[in-house]
Amino acid sequence: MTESPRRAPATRVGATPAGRRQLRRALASAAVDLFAANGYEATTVDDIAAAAGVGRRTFFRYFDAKDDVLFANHDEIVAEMEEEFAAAGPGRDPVEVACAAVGLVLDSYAADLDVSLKRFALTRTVPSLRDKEVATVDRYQRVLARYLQARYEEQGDETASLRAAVAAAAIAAANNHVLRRWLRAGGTGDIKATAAEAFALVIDAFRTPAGDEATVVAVLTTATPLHEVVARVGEVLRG
Amino acid sequence: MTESPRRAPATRVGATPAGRRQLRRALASAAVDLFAANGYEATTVDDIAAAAGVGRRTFFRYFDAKDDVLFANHDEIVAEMEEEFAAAGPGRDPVEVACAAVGLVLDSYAADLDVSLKRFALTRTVPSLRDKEVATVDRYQRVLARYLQARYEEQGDETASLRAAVAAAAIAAANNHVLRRWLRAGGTGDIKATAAEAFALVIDAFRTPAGDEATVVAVLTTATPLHEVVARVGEVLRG
DNA sequence: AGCCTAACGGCACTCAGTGCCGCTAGCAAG
DNA sequence: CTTGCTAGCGGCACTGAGTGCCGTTAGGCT
Repeated sequence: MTESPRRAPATRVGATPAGRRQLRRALASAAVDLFAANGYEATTVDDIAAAAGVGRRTFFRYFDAKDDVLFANHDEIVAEMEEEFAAAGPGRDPVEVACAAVGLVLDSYAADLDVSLKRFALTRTVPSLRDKEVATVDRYQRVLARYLQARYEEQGDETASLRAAVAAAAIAAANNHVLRRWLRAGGTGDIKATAAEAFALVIDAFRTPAGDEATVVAVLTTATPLHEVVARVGEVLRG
Repeated sequence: MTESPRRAPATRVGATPAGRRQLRRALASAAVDLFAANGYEATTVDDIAAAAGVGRRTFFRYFDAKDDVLFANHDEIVAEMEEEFAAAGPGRDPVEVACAAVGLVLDSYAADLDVSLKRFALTRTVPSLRDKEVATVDRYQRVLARYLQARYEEQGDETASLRAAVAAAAIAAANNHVLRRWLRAGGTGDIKATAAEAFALVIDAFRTPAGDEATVVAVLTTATPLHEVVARVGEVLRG
């Protein structure tokens, strides 16, 4: 958003991969500025391309659709998440790992606050962009679910697929909740801290017994006498 | 899908509300058949309108967009869900009520299996339709979240908004998981039963203390000595 | 210096979606 | 039966997204 949006590259840029990324960013940056200034529908692809100094046809060689330009860095984030999963050892709680991975989304939003705020304003206003964002979120929710399912299956969980889908949805929802709250406040405050609190709620809800340091979730009512509680808990902890 | 898709209403139908609904259904039915037969992109709005015996312009008076025609009954389902919420007494567990409400989606899918299977094949194949479906799901996920938030706030929950969003996402995910599994199997088997199992997982994870018969969820590890467990549990049950 | 690949721009086309308007079916009143 | 009004409908024309095609040329490689 700081680089000049007018007549940037008169020459051929996309020959090298670095140049391609540069033009991608220039197009995305120009698009966000134009959307914020004139509105999404009022901005044509021609406008965006002209602002970046390229032809309309070139825009569609960098983005499949007009609305894709708003979520340009999404693919990179997903790639980072996959790396996070690959790097995570088998010792950690799967849900915890997934929370850490989805935290990368928060990082990328925080890394470019100006764009994030403009995009947020747009997704709140334009229905089609809201839908697009939901679809985008769904994509990394799927990535989370795939990872979790694999881990649950390792643990011999019968309902691995279901648990994974539900946990992934919960994590994504917690992440989005924190993110929206933070954006509504203009990007002030410590996201990572509030995110950790939100994730704690999810982790508690979906904690799974792992390895030798077993964990047990006991659901009790006042009807249960205390001595029976002790018996039950002891049973589970030893069995 | 049983009514003839050719030259149906030569006269003016939409004068009465009943007639409007009839034409809506005729358009939706014709669209699904054409999509299934020739593919989504290959089918133009002109084709759909012609099959229903109306003009292209009329189609857009009944549906805002081409892809809306695939999710024609969505608004009705949401309305039914709201009724379910209004009818539910304050005694029941909010998550349980939400699960029951989202079960209406399953009912509507089961009510028209033929259309559901065709739509499922389309949403699996065509990316834009998958996104549209995700956006549709997100809409009633929001309805669930609003209900849950209100209930949690009644209970004086500090984190009502977060808990509601997370629980709603979990419920929607469980519902979708069951639904997809069922559709993949061609619509055979008892959805409601498997859904009940899936919902049980979510309900257990998000159970909240309600009224005089309090419930406590204790998360313990083997590191905790049993006498301390007893003390802690007793504390919570009495406090 | 010269080739050769591929990025680019431009043109033309399809189709989704929208505003506008003229038509008429159907209803209501005389 | 006739007249007038309303609103659903069809058609036309227009914008803009997205795509296939092709000529051009920049820029890397030998």
